[in-house]
Amino acid sequence: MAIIRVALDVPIDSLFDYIAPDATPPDVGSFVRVPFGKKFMIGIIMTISDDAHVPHDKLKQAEDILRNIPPIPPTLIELFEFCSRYYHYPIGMVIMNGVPTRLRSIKPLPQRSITPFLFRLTETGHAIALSSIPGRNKTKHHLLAHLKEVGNITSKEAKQLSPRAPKLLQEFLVQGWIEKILMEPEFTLNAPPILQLTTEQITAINAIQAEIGLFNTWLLHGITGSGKTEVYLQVTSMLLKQKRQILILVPEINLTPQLEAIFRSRFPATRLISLHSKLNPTERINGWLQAQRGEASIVLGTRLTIFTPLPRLGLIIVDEEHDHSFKQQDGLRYSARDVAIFRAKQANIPILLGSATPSLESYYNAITGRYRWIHLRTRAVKNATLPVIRYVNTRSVQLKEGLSEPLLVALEKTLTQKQQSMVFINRRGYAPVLLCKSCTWLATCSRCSSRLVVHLTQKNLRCHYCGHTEQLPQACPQCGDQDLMPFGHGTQRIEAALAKFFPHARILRVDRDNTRRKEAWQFILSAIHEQQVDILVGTQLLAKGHDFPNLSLVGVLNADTSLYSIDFRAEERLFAQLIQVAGRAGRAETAGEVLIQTEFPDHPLYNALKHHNYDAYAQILLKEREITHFPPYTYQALLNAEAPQIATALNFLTMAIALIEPTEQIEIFDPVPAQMARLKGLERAHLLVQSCSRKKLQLFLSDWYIKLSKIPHRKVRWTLDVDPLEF
DNA sequence: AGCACGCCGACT
DNA sequence: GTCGGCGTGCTC
Repeated sequence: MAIIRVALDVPIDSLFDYIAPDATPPDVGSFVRVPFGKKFMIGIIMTISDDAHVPHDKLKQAEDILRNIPPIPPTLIELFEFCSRYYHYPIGMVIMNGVPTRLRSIKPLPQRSITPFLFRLTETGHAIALSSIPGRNKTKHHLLAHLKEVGNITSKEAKQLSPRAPKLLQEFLVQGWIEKILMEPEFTLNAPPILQLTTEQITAINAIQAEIGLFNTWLLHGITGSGKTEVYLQVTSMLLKQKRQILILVPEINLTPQLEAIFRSRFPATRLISLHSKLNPTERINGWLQAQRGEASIVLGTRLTIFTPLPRLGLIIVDEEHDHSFKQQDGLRYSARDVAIFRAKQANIPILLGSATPSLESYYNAITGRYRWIHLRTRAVKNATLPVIRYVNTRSVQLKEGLSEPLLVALEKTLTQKQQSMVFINRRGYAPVLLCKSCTWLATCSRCSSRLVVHLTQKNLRCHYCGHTEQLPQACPQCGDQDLMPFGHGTQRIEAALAKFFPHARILRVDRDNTRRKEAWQFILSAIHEQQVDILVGTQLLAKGHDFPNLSLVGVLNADTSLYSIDFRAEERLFAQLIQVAGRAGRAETAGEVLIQTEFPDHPLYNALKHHNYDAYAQILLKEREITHFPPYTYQALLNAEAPQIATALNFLTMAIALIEPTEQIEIFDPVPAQMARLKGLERAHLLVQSCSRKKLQLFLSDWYIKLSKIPHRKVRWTLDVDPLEF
């Protein structure tokens, strides 16, 4: 009797055995409906065998193997297994995390594919006499007549002919009268490149082309405007010609429409689908199925897209590879970029990691030869020069509402020249602190160890960590004094200040608070492009990847906060961010200027930034990391614990340490409260483990994970975070 | 994760 | 006496 082992979406790192009399080897990877406890669940068949791992009296019978859903291909199962092993997360939860939600529910699938097919009459079909179809069967008669006349019919045409026609086509297909052809793009129709390629781009493309069928991680390290996208397009074109699929990962949803538009216009005849969190379940499942059946040739999306089944996968592109959004911060804490590298290796195909500011991990791999390094140092846009970067020392200059005189002068000048400016401040809201002048009370969140941010647009106080909102108090809740003062600056306050200084300027604020709605971002972008805006005020949303052709001045406020941070990656992040922001200025013919307000104009970071020298600063940071034994010189894992009481969490971590036998090359740090010690009403602490050997660390974690699973939880929720980015 | 079983306090 | 609190343990 056949026993199937099923992966289920439960936090238990094991598979569950069921009796399935009708299961056969091709059912591996299939979705299956099984009884579990009191209810039914959808799972994935991992293996089929003759014997169970549990006593037979425990076995239940699987209810239904869902053969109408295509099974998950073996290579994708392998990818899931790798994630489960590497991130120490239950296999069932890994799989269910990676599969569209609709497939997890019991609801039936949308039956008809929305992608067009061509049905062509076969020899067998030709041989069928039209007179053999009874005249009363009108549609069938019509359909065959059409096929005999034209030779083929598209699924769309058939549907127009009669609503019954698609079903008849299936019938014809079974009888071998017709064959189903995917309407493959005519590759020759693709528009030729518009730009003249730079020598660097040509060298890059040739290098990749020479090894197009092999696994290689290419770090495409190109300054803003150097034409990385053109390299993506050229390599994509090569693989499309080989009828391979291309997977493109972007860090966040706002960047999908832009890249999507570029790829669509370059490959107008190629089917491209875009997968991101704003799709509804039906749209997502349709996209997933098109990718799965090999109908979509280009699949573009955010991190979850890395788990899309792609039978003809030939290339992976990870754009802005340094971006932290590729790392999931809850549940399965995977890095889509790292999983992508595994997937490329597994499929023996090239992967392109593109960035103007590579992560130090990738940069290190490039300079040590593990990755192939392609450096694009010149701008592809004709005459475009890099912006001039100037610093305003805020220790020696008086600020007016957070803005310095030189910045105000520059803004004025840009306004009169009818050019656009951007003021970048990475802090939303009006003011980050609300404080009482007479008793030192300040507004804090009741559930988090954070300060509440003043939002004047909605007249409330908000916690940016848990979302808690409360009314803006009229008086100090502690002493009753009415003199409450907003302290510090956020986007809203800067917006207000600019409106005061430049009453005739058209000012637009861009932050998460006003880009929530689906269409908001498109609206803002078109407003900017149509020059309906003079001054943009915004957070890092503005820094990422967008092209603002008329922007010539960028002002940066409050950048210093990350300079002397406890997070060892904060500087790297700030540097990347500033390079990105600076890259916004003067992309077209106008030379740009960047003005940065800082207390530390002599900091090495600012020095390197001034000369647009990523490499120099990366070398400095790498040296520091080497001395302090931090990544990329070591590999880390973080054991997080959260509990109602901090002592409970710390206790758990102490117990976790007690489980460890002294292991060579594994360094265990002391348990410490997290940066945000209290979050959403829970106290959090963590424990860092690191090793100079990834393999040793993995072996250790596997063993530790099993032991951790066995100790009683007692109000503690814990998670392992492999290669953590945030602490 | 759900869900049931189970053993202790304050209630119609 | 019971209703319900959430601690513990199991799910093929």
